[in-house]
Amino acid sequence: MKKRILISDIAKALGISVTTVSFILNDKAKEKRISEALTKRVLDYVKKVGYKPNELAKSLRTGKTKILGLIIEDISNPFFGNIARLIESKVYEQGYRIIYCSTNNDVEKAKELIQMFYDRQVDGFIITPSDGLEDTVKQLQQNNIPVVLFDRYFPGLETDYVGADNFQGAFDASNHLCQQGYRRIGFVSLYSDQTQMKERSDGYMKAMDNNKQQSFIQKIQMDASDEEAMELLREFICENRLDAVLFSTNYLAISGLKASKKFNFTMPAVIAFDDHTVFKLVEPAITVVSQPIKDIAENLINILLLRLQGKIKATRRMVLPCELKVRESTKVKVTS
Amino acid sequence: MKKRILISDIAKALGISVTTVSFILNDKAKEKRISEALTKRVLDYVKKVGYKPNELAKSLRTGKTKILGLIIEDISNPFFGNIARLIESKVYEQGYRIIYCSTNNDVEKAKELIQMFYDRQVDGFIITPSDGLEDTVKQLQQNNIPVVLFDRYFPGLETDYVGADNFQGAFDASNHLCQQGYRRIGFVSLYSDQTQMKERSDGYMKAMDNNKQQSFIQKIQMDASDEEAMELLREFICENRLDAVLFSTNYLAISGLKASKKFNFTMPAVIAFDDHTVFKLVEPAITVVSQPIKDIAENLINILLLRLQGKIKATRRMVLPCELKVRESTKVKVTS
DNA sequence: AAATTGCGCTAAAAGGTTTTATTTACTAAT
DNA sequence: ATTAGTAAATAAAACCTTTTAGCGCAATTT
Repeated sequence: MKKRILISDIAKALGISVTTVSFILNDKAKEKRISEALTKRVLDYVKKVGYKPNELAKSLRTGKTKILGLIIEDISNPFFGNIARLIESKVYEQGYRIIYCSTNNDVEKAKELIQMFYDRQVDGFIITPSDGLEDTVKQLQQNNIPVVLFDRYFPGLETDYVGADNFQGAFDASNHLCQQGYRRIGFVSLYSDQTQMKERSDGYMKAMDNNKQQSFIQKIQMDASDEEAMELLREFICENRLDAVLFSTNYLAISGLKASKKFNFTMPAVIAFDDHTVFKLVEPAITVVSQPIKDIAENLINILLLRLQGKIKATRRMVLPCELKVRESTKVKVTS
Repeated sequence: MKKRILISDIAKALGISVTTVSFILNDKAKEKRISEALTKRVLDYVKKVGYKPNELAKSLRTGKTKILGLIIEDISNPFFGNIARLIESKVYEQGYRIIYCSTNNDVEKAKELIQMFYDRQVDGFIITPSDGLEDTVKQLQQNNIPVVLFDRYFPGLETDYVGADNFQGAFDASNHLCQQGYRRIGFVSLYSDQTQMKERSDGYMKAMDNNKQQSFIQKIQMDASDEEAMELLREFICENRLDAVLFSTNYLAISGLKASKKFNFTMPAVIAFDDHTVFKLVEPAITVVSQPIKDIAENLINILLLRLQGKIKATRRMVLPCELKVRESTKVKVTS
């Protein structure tokens, strides 16, 4: 267990002051008019002995930790998992690290986590806010901590935000179903005030209206068990004799598939929001509204990094287009 | 943006020394013989003003960050994602945070990440080591940093480890296939020296030997694209006219399913290592060797926490039993 | 009476950086 | 000969804790 080498060790070894070494290591040699000769000497020596500054001390002094907090709904959901992975590798290149936690849509947990991260002085946040988190986010902003929301936002709060065009996505999907000739088209959503759900719901309704179709809407409790969800879905689909269903999330669609398997009813045409491996492999493969995951991740961190550098002042709301990936589940045209 | 309150503010407000406050806050009031009256006064005041110590300063002084590094193969794989989620919530209760990164089985990236985390002075590591990471792990140990490996280990290195009984799992699965009457049973694995792969392979071979069956083994490059894997698998399954296949990972099995769909051949009986939502929904549902995810997560952090507290000295290797979850894919008995 | 012990608390050092304010030694200008 | 200016480097403060070593006093022991 060899002792860590310190900046003072370097100064001593080279017979110069700690300040000088610090300036050089922080690329302020020019600005502080350190001679090139000395600069080189220091740099060479530092490389030779493999000195790495103590990040804690650095953070304590500068107030910056170079750590970003990622608060997401559920890391084990591939949609969020993929975004997390992309974000992680992007910020990594910029010298930032992320520290993350899942909220599972529990406000209290989310609040606690944010407080925790704040106490640990993360430099900024990326958050998928659960219902009721508005005040907490506002507080962060008041404390000048950069926050970028994603997947959903608070209509009454000026925040940076990146998300998909949920309305358009749901609208296109619903329209597609109408065009394929389906007539009894259901929509499955959650009891939640989150904006993405509202937008998807609005998109569906608008399409139904435009096509002069009746709407069938079933909402599920966010904390419902898989069993409860399955039972509700069976009833919703069978009792209403639906010939198509738009699910507002991938896991709701998966519950639907499980239900059809368990209760042994044939699934009508299905479209799901957010892709998932399951949907490509199931028979028939399921049409999805796919969010531009890569774009979302990139924009999230671009905005956050600009904020951190103080390069933007106005809030940015980015809405990125979804793509309808048509697969077998909606290809069969129903002739009425 | 109100100023953060410091321990010195508290001391000043109460007219006592910083030291006293610190002792009280760190539960050393008894030990340091601070009077109960004063202790209570301080505690009350601290609660009233909502003081939270600066974790950075604390860490700088104590050398402990209360942060654990989690180095996993791929956060977007549900197997790892689930373990990560469980670990995260477990350590959270103990006042630890985790900071994680995916390696995607890239040794260089893994080394870099570990170095990075080490520089940031994480208190300990949980690592799924990629091939070639042995020396790095050894160095951590030499620097007295607790490390617990999982999913795989290095035979030549004494380390704490938690993993599943891969041999038994593969053996049981293979035996099951034999008992169901299958005669041309293939095994799909990776070109990798990782122990879990070796053990699964050994389990399969042993079962084939015991049942006097021929072995068919196909390995895939770890960095192979989905397309390459699918092509190889088609060939392997079709050319050898296999009537059953044991896949050594969930994503290999998924590639197999994709291949059968793309190239339109009927999949033989299938068993996959590690469960996945896909396997429950596909037709027929796929039998899996399921690892005890919860047990694994719990043991990982138990061991790590004990290490951190210096409560154990001998290395621990925990091998937990797998469970064969029989589903439709292997239920049909083939009469030869 | 002198020495020791126990009590309740604290001053100051330590942890390792960055940054502000200053010094020193020159050269150029008045 | 004095002043002004500049280049190159530095001492010391600051960031906020924890922890070591010790102080002053009263009670107890020798």
